[in-house]
Amino acid sequence: MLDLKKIRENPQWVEERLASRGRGYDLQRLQALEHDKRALQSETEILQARRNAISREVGQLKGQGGDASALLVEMQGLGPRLKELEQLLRVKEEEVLAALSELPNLPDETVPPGKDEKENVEQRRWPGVGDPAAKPFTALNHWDIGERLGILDFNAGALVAGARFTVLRGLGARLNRALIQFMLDLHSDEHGYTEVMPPFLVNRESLFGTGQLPKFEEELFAQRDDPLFLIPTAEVPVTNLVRGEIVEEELLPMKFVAWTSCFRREAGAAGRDTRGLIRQHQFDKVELVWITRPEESNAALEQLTRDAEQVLQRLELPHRTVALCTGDLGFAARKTYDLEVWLPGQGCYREISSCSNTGDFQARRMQARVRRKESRKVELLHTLNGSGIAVGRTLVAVLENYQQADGSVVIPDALRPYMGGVDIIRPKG
RNA sequence: GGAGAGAUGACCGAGCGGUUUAAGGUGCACGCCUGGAAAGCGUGUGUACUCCAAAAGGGUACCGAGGGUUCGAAUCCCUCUCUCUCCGCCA
Repeated sequence: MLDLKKIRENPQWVEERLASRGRGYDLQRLQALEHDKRALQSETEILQARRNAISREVGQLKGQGGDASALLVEMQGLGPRLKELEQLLRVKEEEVLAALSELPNLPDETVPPGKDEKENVEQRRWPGVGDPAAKPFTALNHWDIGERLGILDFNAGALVAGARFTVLRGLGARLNRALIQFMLDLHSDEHGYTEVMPPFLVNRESLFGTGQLPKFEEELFAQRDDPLFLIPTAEVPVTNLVRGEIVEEELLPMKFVAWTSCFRREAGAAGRDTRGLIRQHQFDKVELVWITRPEESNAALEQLTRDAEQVLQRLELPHRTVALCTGDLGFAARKTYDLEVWLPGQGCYREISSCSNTGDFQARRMQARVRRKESRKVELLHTLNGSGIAVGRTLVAVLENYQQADGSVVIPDALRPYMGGVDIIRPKG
């Protein structure tokens, strides 16, 4: 959520920053609503002040056995009007909040301008320049590899749930679990994150806090009997750990790592990535969340991104890091780096992690603040999140990058401690 | 799921219709005292919005959330949420 004061003081600047996202946002209506709201507020408060004064006097008079009838008459004239104003003010406040909640975050000054993903700017590549060399055989897609090995069963997923669900079998399930454990251990043991195991179902308040509601409800799986939603990412429950809190400055930064399954309806993605594990309704993800002081969030984004890259480097998976351009930024993000992993079967890079600094955008929605050590003043803190990394897509990357000419898949060294002695997955028979 | 108890400021805790502009205590900050410290004494101590060009200084709201009764609600009524205890069920 944006700062209303900033919008009031410098609407043109805010409008320009928003416009850089590629579509215009009209602040006129919001400003008119807010203007009306403040007028109503002034009027209401004057009457409330009078009401309070009268009540006080009535109390005193009655205490002394005096006659308060004149005051009661005045109150009768004032009461209905005040009730009406309070109601109008409440409605107007809700309208202002609703309009404000629809606006996305302002892109950071350092975000490259551009209208879509084609204008994202590559930051670096690993292990070096250029695309990885082609394999000396025809590289298969992961779904072919997985089905031949008997570890990915798309038909079974469709049978028990539906399209975009998959059953992992045998060493496929084991490999998925190995990836989760490897990532959690790396971030908690070596990168200083605190592991968190949050609920997979969250309430509306949490989804509002991180920005999924009210705008993106159609992307969420709702429950029929309870006002709860399956999480689309661990960012929601983990970031909301500080919702409504005033955190002492010395407790920051907080760094959390969480494995969760994630659930997305993919409502707008019909026809895209219909085969394979790339786009599923349910997938596992290890998420990194930072809660920081305002002045350290920019540096935190760089570190968080490096922490995520480290996963790919330990797995020796070729990848690159791109800075999203203004037109490709997500709703809550002020700045985002995407990690893209090389997929030999498709001959291209695919997103496997997205690391964002949301600045105070989510903090304002959550009312999450920091109390400064010196001044004792409170101000909004900053929140960041990033995949560290998407497990399903990492499984895809391992299968495609570690496939051999005979159809087998070698287990990356970093995962072997988690694979119970298995170092290669071979086709059956 | 059933029955009961509860939710008050950073924390503990009183208040149960108008001297509450939320008692008292703890903590914290500052000052006095001291060679220094403790103790003692004194002063201060939330958040949001808003008025004022700003500061100073006002106003309003907030006692789990939302409604209601009343001239007036932390206090009475209704609904909901959460916590605790007991019972039932259950991985």
